[in-house]
Amino acid sequence: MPISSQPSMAPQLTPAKPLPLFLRLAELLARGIAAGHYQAGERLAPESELSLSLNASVGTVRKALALLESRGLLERKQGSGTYVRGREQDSPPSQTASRNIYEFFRLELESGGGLPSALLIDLKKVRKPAAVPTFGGGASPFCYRLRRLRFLNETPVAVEEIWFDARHREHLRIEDLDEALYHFYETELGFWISRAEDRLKVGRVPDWSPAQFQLAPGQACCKIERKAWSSGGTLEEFSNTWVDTRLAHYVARWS
Amino acid sequence: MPISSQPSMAPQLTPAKPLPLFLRLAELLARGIAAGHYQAGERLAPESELSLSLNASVGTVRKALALLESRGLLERKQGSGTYVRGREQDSPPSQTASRNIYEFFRLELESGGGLPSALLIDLKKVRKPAAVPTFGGGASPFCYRLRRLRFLNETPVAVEEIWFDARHREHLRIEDLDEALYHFYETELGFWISRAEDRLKVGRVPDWSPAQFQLAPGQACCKIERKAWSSGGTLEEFSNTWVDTRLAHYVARWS
DNA sequence: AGGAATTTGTGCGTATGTATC
DNA sequence: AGATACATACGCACAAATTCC
Repeated sequence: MPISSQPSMAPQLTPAKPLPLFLRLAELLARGIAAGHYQAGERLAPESELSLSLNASVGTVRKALALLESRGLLERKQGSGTYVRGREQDSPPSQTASRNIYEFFRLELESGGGLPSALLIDLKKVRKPAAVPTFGGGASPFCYRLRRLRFLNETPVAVEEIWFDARHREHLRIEDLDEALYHFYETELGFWISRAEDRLKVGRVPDWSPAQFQLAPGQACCKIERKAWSSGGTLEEFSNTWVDTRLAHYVARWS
Repeated sequence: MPISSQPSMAPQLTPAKPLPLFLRLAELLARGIAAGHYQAGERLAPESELSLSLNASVGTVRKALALLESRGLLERKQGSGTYVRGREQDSPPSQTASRNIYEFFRLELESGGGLPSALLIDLKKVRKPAAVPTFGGGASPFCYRLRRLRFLNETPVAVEEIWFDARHREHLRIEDLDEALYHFYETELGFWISRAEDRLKVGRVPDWSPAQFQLAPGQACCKIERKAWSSGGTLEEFSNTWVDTRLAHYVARWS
């Protein structure tokens, strides 16, 4: 650390040693694939175009593409192109033995774990909001909007708002619903959630939040936006969850 | 099948289409190793000599050698040479082949994806804070504290503070660090992160946050607390990340 | 059917960076 | 410090497979 003769000032930002170009390119493409910028089976731009758009030589682009092919992310066919490989391991129906009911419920108490449960605030059949992306294959113009208060071991930790397609049921009453919603989808509506994507933001507690929820409406809190797909690959559910992070946290474990 | 004008005669012997040169070279070397022409640990001739003796370009020789290295037959060390590997196969995850460098970096731009990079704000060797759980097996009472500004495609999206055990290095300078920290752990410190756990809360931007970070100190934002373990199961790293959720989000995908 | 255009595969040569000895 | 050897990167030429007209 150089000793500056100048008066102490804002910390100097030093660039770290960058990764090799071909690795950065591979990383960029891999993250684009994970983010869904490319559909499964879609063809990438040819090497020559990628070379121009990514500002690297064809050879370097080739090295990045070859790396991703060796990882199984891409498939390269001579004379044809480079294609994005789908996730071809879509598991068969979830036996209750094989998978946890609340496997996709990512909230935990500070102490870890906790048993999820829910109280129903509101159930309403509504026209699909335009803001939400294409839903359930677009079969029905309607969807159900569900509002719930969620608990972990009797303590209210979140409120949530869920939309799911109405094509599976013409009518739906509160009594029909199961506390474990994904289990309800599977046993009553005939599809099951096999994939979900959560985006976490800072949001504000909605005004319909009940008094039981310790965080007052308008308060800043952690907001989870979720999209959930059935095994067929169609988007089945969209939801927002507002979490009281004094009591529980979103937990993600990676390996 | 061309019709010959000559009288029918013995079937014409046509040379089969040869394999690509780099494959034939790999085969040649692999068979040489199997036949015991080379001892385990022995150094091969340098690329330039192989290029001459095998009558192929350096690039082609390189491709063959890289193939054999990926198969575990050879080990290539920059500045040293290419060595024949024995039967014992204690290979680290072979950074480039196995997984994404930034596999555990869960931030994405609103549009999805983006290439991660980092600027270094500060690096300091400190006593382990009591608040942090047992660290690196408790071998050293010290750890390094690293502060960085993180980017996705040139836009600053987060600041982070990272602690990792000092037992791997007595001294550490800024220049030693790699931009991809987990990659640095693997290549320089001799362990690799195989598991991580993130807890998401609402926090406030720390006061040491540089001006480049668009969110002012004290502002409410999404805070990520991470613990990361090495393959041996020891906690190696603890970090906090404060995200400007107007620009990027924590994204988790489940299946 | 055939031929042109496109796209990846193979191979060559070179220059420069970086680690090792 | 200098030489050696592998790593990265660029650019080009041609071959082979595919696609399209």
